[in-house]
Amino acid sequence: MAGVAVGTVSRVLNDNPTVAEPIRCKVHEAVARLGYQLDPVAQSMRGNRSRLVACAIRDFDIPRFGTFIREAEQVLRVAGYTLLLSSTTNSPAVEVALLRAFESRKVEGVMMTVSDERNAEVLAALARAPMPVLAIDRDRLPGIDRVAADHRSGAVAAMAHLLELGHRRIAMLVGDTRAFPSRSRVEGFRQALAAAGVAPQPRLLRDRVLTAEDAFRETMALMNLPEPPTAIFVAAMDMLGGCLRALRQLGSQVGRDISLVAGSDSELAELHEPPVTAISWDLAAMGRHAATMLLERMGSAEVEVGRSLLLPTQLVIRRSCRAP
Amino acid sequence: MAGVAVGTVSRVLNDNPTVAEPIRCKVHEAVARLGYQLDPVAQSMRGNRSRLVACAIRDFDIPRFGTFIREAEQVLRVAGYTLLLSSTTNSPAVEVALLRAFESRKVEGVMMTVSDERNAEVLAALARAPMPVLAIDRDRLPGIDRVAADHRSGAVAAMAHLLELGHRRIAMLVGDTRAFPSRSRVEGFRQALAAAGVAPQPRLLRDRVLTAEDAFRETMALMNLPEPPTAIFVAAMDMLGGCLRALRQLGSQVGRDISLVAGSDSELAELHEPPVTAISWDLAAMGRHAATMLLERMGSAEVEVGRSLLLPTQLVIRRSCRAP
DNA sequence: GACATGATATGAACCGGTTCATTATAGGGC
DNA sequence: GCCCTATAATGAACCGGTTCATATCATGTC
Repeated sequence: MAGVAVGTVSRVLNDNPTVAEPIRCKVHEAVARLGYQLDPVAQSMRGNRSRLVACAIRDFDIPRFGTFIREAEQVLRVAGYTLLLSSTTNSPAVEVALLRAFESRKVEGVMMTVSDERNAEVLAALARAPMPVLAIDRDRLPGIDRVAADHRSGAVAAMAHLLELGHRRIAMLVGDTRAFPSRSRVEGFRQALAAAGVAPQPRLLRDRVLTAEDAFRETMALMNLPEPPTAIFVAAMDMLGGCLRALRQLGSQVGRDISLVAGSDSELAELHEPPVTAISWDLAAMGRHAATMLLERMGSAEVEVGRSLLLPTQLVIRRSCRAP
Repeated sequence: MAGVAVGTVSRVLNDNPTVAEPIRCKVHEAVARLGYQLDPVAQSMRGNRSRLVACAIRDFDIPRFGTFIREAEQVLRVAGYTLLLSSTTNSPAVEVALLRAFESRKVEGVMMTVSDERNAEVLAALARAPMPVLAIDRDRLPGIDRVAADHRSGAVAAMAHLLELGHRRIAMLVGDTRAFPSRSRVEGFRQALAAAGVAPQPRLLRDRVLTAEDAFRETMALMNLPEPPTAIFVAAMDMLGGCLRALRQLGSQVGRDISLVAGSDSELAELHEPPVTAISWDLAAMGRHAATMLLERMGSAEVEVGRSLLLPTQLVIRRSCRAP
């Protein structure tokens, strides 16, 4: 329709400078009249521009993680990318398979949460991946950018708060320590105890708390100890519900019989009676930064690899803690 | 490597019956040895099998909607499909654009929530779409399958509960009535009032409550009325938080000064003090059914179009309501 | 006026499969 | 022994772009 070769059209639409203004105009006009648009599938065939970015996380059901995805998707959409979503179900095998699937779909960038940062197969798959990968809330990994929250400082602040109130038997419910968030929370927990000269009691530290049921069971077990804790740091992502359910069933009142700090903030923590002191960070900013950093890495090879952004956490003090 | 033509390899891998057993074996062996796998991009080029299913919803941040996505994704993954996610930001223009983008990516099936079921452009785009579309929690639309919850019956049950306790000034906070959930909740609200012979008061029905801030503001306004309601039906998806925040600020105690029913269940409703009576339905089943129905439609043209699955809702009675 | 130069447009190969018309082969019927 | 048919494998066109070597042409230089 514009009376030019297909290659010329391709160059016009890709803003290739080697095409003169009059022809450029004619092509744009024809494109507008035909409502013509490039086929992304064909584009990813010869060229390698699929305009696809993948995000793989443990489970979409993690509350408030939707905020992360919403913001990341928005940044990506504005940049002309489409988001591919998969859940890893916390399995290294699935993670490796997903990376292969993303590669075969010519995905241009990946953001993900690896379930086990020490797993050799996953690390090998990450090193092999031809597209940049950004780790979400994970430790620094060689050659990989990351965006994470400073859970260690958050845990230190939470523990300092409890220790200052006079607590000495402080229990902790935490998730899988093979991943960064739980690992750094435990670090913060130990660091704060050490700084206060309090000997840590192994039986008060419960890890691998992954579901609400786990949290319920472990809270029950803790409170039935001969010397039950006077405070609980529910550090695992969104396990507050299970813990509160157990305390309610035991007739133990939060803020009077037991002090409580949540490792991540939620509407539940805010609106519970009494409101629960919690560690908070900006998930929306996390999503925006993750998408932005990934796009930057995708856009130019000059950006140095292995960038790390550690978002600050803050302790929101409410009414769930008092002196034992 | 197998000493056959590329076309033959293609036929073997697509289980085309016109290839003899010995050759079939040789090809499979070579495939295994080379770790060869078909390129989905090339497949979607000539053939039309992108193995992509898209899901577009208003906002990923809707709590518990992650459950829907998790289950749907699982069903799709098992069937060999990858999920493409986009948010519509509740804008018809974005919805139309997304349908076009999905088409150009040769997406094989779409599940989505249209923001306005009467919008002519969106309806036209849906009719034009070459791939099957399934509506999530929306009304029956011509030629489109749907999976929805029975919000009308849920609202009737909630209202019957309040009316039976003796409430007559019952307020309702509801979302956008251009979409099925809010519209059917209002229907149920009116139907229950009519059945009880109670005249509806327009000022007690607040629609377009879309954000937590809206819910906060409308609750404030309602309680400052000369004759404030004795009960509130917080029908909008997850606006319970905003409403509770307002009541707390007003010093109005739930279950004593004001009765409350939530239109959708949540951990907040369950663990609030007092726990909030709520309408509940199975979002996990909804996700599974949506994915399954869509796959069935994609798989065979014989499945009749316009199938409708209405999931039951149930009223979970807790301790947020008493006689006025 | 011949020739090198730079700027533009073209044509064709290419990406990795799918699909179909065509050919080669084997088997069966008369 | 010949023809017909069914079956199995092949080769090439095709999908819709991208990319690069090549062709064309106007301009500048000596």
